[in-house]
Amino acid sequence: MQEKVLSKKFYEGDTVEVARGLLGKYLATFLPEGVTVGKIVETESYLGTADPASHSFKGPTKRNASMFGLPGHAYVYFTYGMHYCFNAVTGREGVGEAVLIRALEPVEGIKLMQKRRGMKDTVQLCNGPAKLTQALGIDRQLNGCNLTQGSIRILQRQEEKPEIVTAPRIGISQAKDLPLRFYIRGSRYISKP
DNA sequence: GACCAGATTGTCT
DNA sequence: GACAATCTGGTCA
Repeated sequence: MQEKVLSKKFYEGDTVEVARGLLGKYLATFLPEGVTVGKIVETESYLGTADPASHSFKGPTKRNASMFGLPGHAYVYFTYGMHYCFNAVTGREGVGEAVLIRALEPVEGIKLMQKRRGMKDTVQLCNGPAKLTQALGIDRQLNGCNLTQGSIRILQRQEEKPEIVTAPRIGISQAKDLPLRFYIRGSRYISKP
């Protein structure tokens, strides 16, 4: 299957466009334990200091530093005392915009995902932001890693034009009505219909 | 199937 | 000291 890594240029576009463009692409991790790949079926945009729901709203801090870094890098953060979430930094350096990957359809390395998650059901493996990081073995060590050449990469495998549904974001208390969540219509692997 | 509580810790006020 | 871009497992129907 033809396969190419998304270029840095892809991430430098408008954050909403990148969020939509990431649907149907493949998120892959290359770790000592093995390779895992999942098709991206759900994303959310987080804008910079103009978005009250974004970690970057109040400006740069130690925690969100990589969100203000170079586009095409990973922003991995820890929350609720036990969960990691994965974002791709977008836009331009310093604006603090990123796309949260909310759900994947497992494609390769499913056995390894099942082992990491401790369950068999492939639908439950990656249908949530903290689930997919666990399934792919993403943790804080991978914060700030380069998505075009590091242990995490996002790949394009074929031209796909998925039908995209726009909806309000999930799990936040600020600006929750903004339509910045995107998912592929009809996928069984999204976190919420 | 829907709703609710508990887990657990880094980070900011 | 409060809270968080969540998940899981329980109860009740």
